[in-house]
Amino acid sequence: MAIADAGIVTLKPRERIVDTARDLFRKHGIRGIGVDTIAEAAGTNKMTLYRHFGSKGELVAECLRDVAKEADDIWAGFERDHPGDPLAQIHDWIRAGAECIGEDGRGCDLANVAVELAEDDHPARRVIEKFKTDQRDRLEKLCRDAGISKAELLADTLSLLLEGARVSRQSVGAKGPCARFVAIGEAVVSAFAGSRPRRPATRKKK
Amino acid sequence: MAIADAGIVTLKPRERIVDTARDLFRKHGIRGIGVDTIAEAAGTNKMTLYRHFGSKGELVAECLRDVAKEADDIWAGFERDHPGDPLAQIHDWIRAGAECIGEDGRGCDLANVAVELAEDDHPARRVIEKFKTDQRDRLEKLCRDAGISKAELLADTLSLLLEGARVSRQSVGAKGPCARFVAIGEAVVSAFAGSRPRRPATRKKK
DNA sequence: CCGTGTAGTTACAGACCGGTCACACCCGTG
DNA sequence: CACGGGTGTGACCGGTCTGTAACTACACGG
Repeated sequence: MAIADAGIVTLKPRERIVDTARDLFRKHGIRGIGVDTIAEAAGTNKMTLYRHFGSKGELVAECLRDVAKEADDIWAGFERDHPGDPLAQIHDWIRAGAECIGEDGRGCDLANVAVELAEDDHPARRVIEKFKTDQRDRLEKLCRDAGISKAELLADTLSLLLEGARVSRQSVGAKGPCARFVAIGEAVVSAFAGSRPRRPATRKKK
Repeated sequence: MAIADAGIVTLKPRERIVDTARDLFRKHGIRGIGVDTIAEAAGTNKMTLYRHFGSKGELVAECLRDVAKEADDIWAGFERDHPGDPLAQIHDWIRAGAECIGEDGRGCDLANVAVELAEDDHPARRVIEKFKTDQRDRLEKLCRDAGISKAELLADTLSLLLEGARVSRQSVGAKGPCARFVAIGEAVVSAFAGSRPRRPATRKKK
């Protein structure tokens, strides 16, 4: 875990494998790429890959955990940029979602794997379910902290909108309905929060 | 192999193949099932399959066209049940969407294939894009006919919500955000239509 | 020096894949 | 009866897949 040399230039095989696998899984899907290709692209070999991850499924799960960790960083950014202003953080969330949509053609790695892998005993499923539930719950907490009465409903609405936008992007492209994600999100939020007194920059007083 | 499961032996091989393929593709994904298994499950063989469909990709495309045809029937039902009442048809659409979500764990076949097949030259992609665009446009027309001013925005919103609900169902199950699809959809529609006089079809000249 | 752990290499197993081939068959029609 | 189109059969091709085994190379700390 704690590597003695903080500035290691050459990553260890394990990290190289996860990085490479994330990239290739994202591009080709789980079933669209083989472990041998991944290992080779990571500058190592299949044997080392299997020594670190017992199976391809475990590697997939590890990759998704890695993705989830990055999402945590994004959420930390919301809190850092607008501490104590949940409404502003919600708007940040919308903007961040739009950025994710615009990134590349592929949608959410977690959701993609959930769609691709029909088996319900896959090691990745636990990761996916936990991640998606966490995301929604964080959103709900944000809504409640913003003083929105129907916090759960708004959290569900925004969750579905983002999920839908990211998959719609893959079906009909960036010019489809996903292009209006920000406008829709903002409209929904203001519809829910509109009845409430709007305090943009001031600290929330309970 | 007992083919005569439900007396479908009367159907010609082509229809049996499409029916079976739709079922198995839906259950296991495109890459999760082989043409040989499909042919056998359809009570025929691989050679006959390839005589009707030049490739696995073409079979996938044909299956999706079949799905799209069924969707047409559902839309015809909206018009039949509430002729000249676009707002009621929108509510039908919401209810039909909820039924689709509740059907089984798997979401929209079209969207699933779009997610699973990263290649952009797959024969199914044309079908998917056309279908999804058509669905959205029909929805927009319904909204416009209902006298809703921001028809495109509502159509996009409802499209994203359904798409999101069906993929969310696959990630976190039926008790997740998708459970509130109807409530959310109704709320959104009434928010858009509420400001307008809700007199259907009297103004519209077609 | 030795012992140990990690990484690389080669080869292989066993299964499955999409797709093609030659050939036999059945059955309705002329 | 002959014919021809649609169908069934099994073998086969070349390739890819996950996962394992045996062995080697090397760095490290004692």
